[in-house]
Amino acid sequence: MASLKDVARLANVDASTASRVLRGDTRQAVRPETRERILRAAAELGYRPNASARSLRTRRSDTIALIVPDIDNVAFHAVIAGVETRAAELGYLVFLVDSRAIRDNEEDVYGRLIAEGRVDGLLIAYARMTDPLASQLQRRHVPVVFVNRRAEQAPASVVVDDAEGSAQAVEYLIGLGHRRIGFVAGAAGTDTARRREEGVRRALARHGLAFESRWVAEGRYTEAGGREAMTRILANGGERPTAFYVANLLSALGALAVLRERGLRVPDDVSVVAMDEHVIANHTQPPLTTVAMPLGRMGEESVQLLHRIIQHEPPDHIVIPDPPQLVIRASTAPPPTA
Amino acid sequence: MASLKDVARLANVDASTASRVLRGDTRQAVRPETRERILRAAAELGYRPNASARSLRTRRSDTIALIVPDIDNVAFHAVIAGVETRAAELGYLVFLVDSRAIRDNEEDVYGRLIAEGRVDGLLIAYARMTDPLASQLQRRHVPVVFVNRRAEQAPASVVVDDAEGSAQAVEYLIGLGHRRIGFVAGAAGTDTARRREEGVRRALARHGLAFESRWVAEGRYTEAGGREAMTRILANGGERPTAFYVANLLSALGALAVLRERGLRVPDDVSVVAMDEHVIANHTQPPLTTVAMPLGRMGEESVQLLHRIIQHEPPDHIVIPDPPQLVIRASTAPPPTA
DNA sequence: ATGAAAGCGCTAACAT
DNA sequence: ATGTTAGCGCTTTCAT
Repeated sequence: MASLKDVARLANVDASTASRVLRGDTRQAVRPETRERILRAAAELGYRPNASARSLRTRRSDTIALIVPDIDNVAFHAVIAGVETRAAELGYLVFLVDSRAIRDNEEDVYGRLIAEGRVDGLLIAYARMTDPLASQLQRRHVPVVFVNRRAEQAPASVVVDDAEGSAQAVEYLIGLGHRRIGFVAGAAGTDTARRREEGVRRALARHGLAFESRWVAEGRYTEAGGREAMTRILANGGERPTAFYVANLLSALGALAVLRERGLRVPDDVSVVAMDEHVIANHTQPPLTTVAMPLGRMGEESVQLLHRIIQHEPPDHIVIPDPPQLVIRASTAPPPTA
Repeated sequence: MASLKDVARLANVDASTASRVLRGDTRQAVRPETRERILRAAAELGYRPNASARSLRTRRSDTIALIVPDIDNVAFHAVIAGVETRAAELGYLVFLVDSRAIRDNEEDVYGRLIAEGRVDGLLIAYARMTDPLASQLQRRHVPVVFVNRRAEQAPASVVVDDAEGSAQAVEYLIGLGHRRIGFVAGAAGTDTARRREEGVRRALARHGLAFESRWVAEGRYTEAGGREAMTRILANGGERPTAFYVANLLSALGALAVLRERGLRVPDDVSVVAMDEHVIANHTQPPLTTVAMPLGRMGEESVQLLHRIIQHEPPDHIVIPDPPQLVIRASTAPPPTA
């Protein structure tokens, strides 16, 4: 594997000159002919700068890490794609870290990535990162952007308008004529869950409807959680909701399954709308009405912001302005005319 | 950020001594008391060795890359999880590279990973990697393991028994009484598609049934491909199959949708079984019978093998012995009694 | 049992 | 316009 020295020797120049040319450093002029010789030599030898050597010297790795809660959560695929795209444009490589892999040794993984100097910054889309860790990162002045999460201690974040998306979903149900609306919420204690609930409350309030706690249960953003939440709500006595907003696609799968098992027909007896759009919503029983959030864009902007922070520009809190899109399928209809 | 020098100074020893102790080098003895001092100093300073410096010196990065075709393909989630698990055990960090991100500049990504010395080896689960690239890797003696793919030029590979899994699926259909069995195949030219087709042929032959090409179409491992394949097969005249084996879960979603649109009831009119198990199979319309392959195990063994190759042990070709498991749901039944 | 010294490949300040 | 030099932080051989 050719080194800079090899290139310099072949081009009959000093290594420092070769370095300048190959990096495209324009602050010092180089004779065009010399330039040519160096470029030719590098091409001939298939030269690539050694990342460790460069990184040791410059203290930059041109690498960032993206910490996601769980690759199984299909909602993150769009985020991942957006991150990869913009990262490639900006010249970063991306470590994709599934937080399942680090549950039991968070410290260790962050240690390896940050303290060992492997990455220039962190994109954290992991809602449950422990607070001690968060503040530790801050103390070390590690460039960090929280993705899809506003945190008090976080210096920088990029989120979509979860409240607005949720409000739209509920407004749609109300528009269909529903008055008793159930809510399968997100994972307690997470920021997205809070904001989605806020949207639900806002939409209900706008139409003079109450937020009934017996029609609300936590779905934890998982399929099993969705099952449990729906089971719990149906077990509560009194009138049952004629429609549900489920704060996450995976949970909606579980919720639909429970409705089916109970013999409740969707959408004839009960309507369901879920947050997060994905192909599989076309194939559920019945096909599921969803809210599509601008997640790809969120991923892109996250990288962009992290890049700026790495360059010592000031941090920021960004809300992606693109409006949520309701994707109407077969799981929603007017309430049964009792 | 504390360096080795800082630790050495605090412990009153030379950096080389500190290095030996902290790496756990046993070839040279160290007085227990000295050892203690060094360990204490390192802990106090929160010392972590700089990865670039170490890597520059040792020419190892303790990092590997996993190239997957497409994160959207849920079948890969289990592979990814297996890889992450074993990699963590062996002390590797993992670059997860989605091949969509590199479609247009394959060379560049591999260049950055390999030629710049960022990774010690490659796990390639990307069926369509171009051959020039494959042989280039070989020429450079890059440690490579092909995952879920046997390739002629590949020096090492780990696969599951795709033929056996496919044969089991078809045997199951035959056992239910089906005689006309359609096949939505994988992506042409990929090794898995070849092996899955082989399994289909084997099972059919075993029962004296013919492999009818008018009942076969390529599903390309995508949802859209599944739709097209099913559409094409149904368009062919003559008797239509009473059951289908679909070589991939995503394609099965598309295939099911087409059947539904044509008014064909599953499983009453047509049975469907798909390769690849995933939660969403519980939620399709109807819930889908699948074949679960030992994909997590395949991921684990791939890392293990790559690790051995990095250590200069001989390469190998491994077939994961765990038998495929049929997961029977509601999409399969005996053929209609015409 | 410990230390001295060299060097991995690169960049950047400085000298010519 | 180009070269000299020093050093990033670590490992490893050799010397004591």
